[in-house]
Amino acid sequence: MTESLIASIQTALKELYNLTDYSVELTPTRKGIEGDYTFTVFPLAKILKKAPPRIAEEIGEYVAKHNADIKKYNVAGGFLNFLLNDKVFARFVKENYSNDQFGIQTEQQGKSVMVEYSSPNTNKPLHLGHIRNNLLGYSISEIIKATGKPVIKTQIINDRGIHICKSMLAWQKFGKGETPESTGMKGDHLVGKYYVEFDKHYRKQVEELVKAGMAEEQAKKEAPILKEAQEMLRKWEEGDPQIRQLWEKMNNWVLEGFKETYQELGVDFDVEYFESDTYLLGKSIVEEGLRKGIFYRKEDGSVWVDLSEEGLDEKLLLRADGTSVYITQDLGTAVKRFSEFDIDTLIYVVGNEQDYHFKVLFTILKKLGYPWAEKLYHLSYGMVELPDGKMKSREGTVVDADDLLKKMFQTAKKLSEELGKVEGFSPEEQKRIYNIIGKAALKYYLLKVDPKKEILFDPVKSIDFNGNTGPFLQYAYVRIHSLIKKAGDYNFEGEISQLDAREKELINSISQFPDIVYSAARGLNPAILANYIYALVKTYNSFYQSLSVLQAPDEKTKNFRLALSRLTGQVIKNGLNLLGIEVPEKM
RNA sequence: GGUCGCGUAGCUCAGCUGGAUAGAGCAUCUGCCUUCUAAGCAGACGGUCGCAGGUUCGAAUCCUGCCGCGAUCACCA
Repeated sequence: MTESLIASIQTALKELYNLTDYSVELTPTRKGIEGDYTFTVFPLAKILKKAPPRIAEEIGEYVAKHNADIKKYNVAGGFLNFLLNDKVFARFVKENYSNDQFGIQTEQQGKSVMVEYSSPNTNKPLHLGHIRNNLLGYSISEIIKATGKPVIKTQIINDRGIHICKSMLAWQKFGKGETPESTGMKGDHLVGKYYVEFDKHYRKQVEELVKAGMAEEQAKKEAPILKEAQEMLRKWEEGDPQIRQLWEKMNNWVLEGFKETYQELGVDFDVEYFESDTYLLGKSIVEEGLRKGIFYRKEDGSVWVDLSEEGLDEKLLLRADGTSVYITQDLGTAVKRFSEFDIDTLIYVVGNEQDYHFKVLFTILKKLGYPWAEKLYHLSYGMVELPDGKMKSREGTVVDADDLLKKMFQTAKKLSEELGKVEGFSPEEQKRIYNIIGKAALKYYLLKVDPKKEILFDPVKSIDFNGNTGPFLQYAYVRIHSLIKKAGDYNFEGEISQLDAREKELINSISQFPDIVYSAARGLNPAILANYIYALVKTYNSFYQSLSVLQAPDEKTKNFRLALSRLTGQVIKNGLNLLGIEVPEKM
């Protein structure tokens, strides 16, 4: 909506001062001052060596004279405030209100952006931390798509390693042949149960060894059950058929469980990688680095890279026995992805505990000379913590993803019933609505916070449904939907007698939506979008409360308000969809 | 100890690449449903933007130092 104003100011700068390359930025005019947009001229004072009010006056006069959109202007110090003609607002509404895709690029072109998220271990069910990861990953993917770039969503499933063997071993020893079918448990939960079981036995054994006089340090290494797990891992790597079979069976249980949870969460993936397929991949990269002299071999045969010039440490890349470590695998996977897909950038959605790891990874890839190494990003997010500290799956202090989703559904149900919102709806309809609302509460709760920040989650207090929440936003949409339905046919031709300040404020807010999507994408930050939608809804509610739509003073105003409402609803819906949040038609 | 991140109202958080008088929600209190869905609206209360300097016409925002909290510095992933 501001393009024409910006262009006029630019022309003014050129005509009046012969200034060409000045980037003009507008801010919304401060409340209580007459105007819609403000141009700040302080920076020009230095360039032009003139007093700010003088400059503001000159530009204001020029723009007002040449741009028919400007109703008036005023100068306050170095601030030049423009008041737009009402018809500019009306025109904006007219041009956009019937566009269902307002603010969204529906067609993608160019090279893809790959987003890696979730990447769970297959030894326990998903928890609240994974939910944050999943929502961030899914949401940022959708946001990037909305800016017109194709996105490939991916995950790497950590399906091998000692932690996997632990649950396998415990199941083998204590499981008595239990299966998801025989117990009615979700596969990931069943396997998780044995992961915890392993730890119980392990700790008991350590304790016993310590009692028998062994140093704790040593006991932790010598516990028989751990030795057994290590032996199992060795056999796995050898390809022992029995172990492999058990591994496949249990992994499939877990993966089935994950599938359900992902579906519940509404997230998906285009390509999946398994660590068991990729864990050896990095070795040739390491060879290459050795040849180029970027890496070096120690006497024991292990391979290292020295990153002290980059302000980092020395880092091991390959063990003395030739086996690969975590980062080896990541090196290989990155190279593989760039060779398999025509991707421009790769974004890793991983917790901030791995900040250092990714810094090292990116630095190594740059040193190796991969041109795309400059285009790797780590969307680092803070941990979800409980009032008494971190979640520990082994200690049973995790907030389980499936449990939490069920709980959200129950809360939505309870509240809806209390408020009498769902009377007369069919049971299926009711269920659908509880589902949509409960998930919105959870998703918005996690996404409205800046990803960098830690989230404190108190399981005792339930997630709110009032105030700055997902259901609040949905509610605004539902009321709009209901209005439109009641109104029936209407048509807005762009004519309107006079606008209320609240209407103008609303239109201003709506017009920012496309830019907001871009800045959320640029900043890899869905919270920008979430907070924007909230602000928009606040503005709309205020409008809705004080100005009647269906009882508007005249037909033109009514049609205008309907169009404006519809456009607002569209922004709410499109915006929430980018956060992975659905909107119901009624609630 | 080194590195990175965070510190804004009692609590949970906004405040975009510096702009005019720092904003929401929750909690507490006051009003508003015979008019479009009250999961709402209007208002009151609540702040030394961790502290100290610096840059600037202008700093919550940028820079430096300090304090506090967290993460990380594994032949774990």
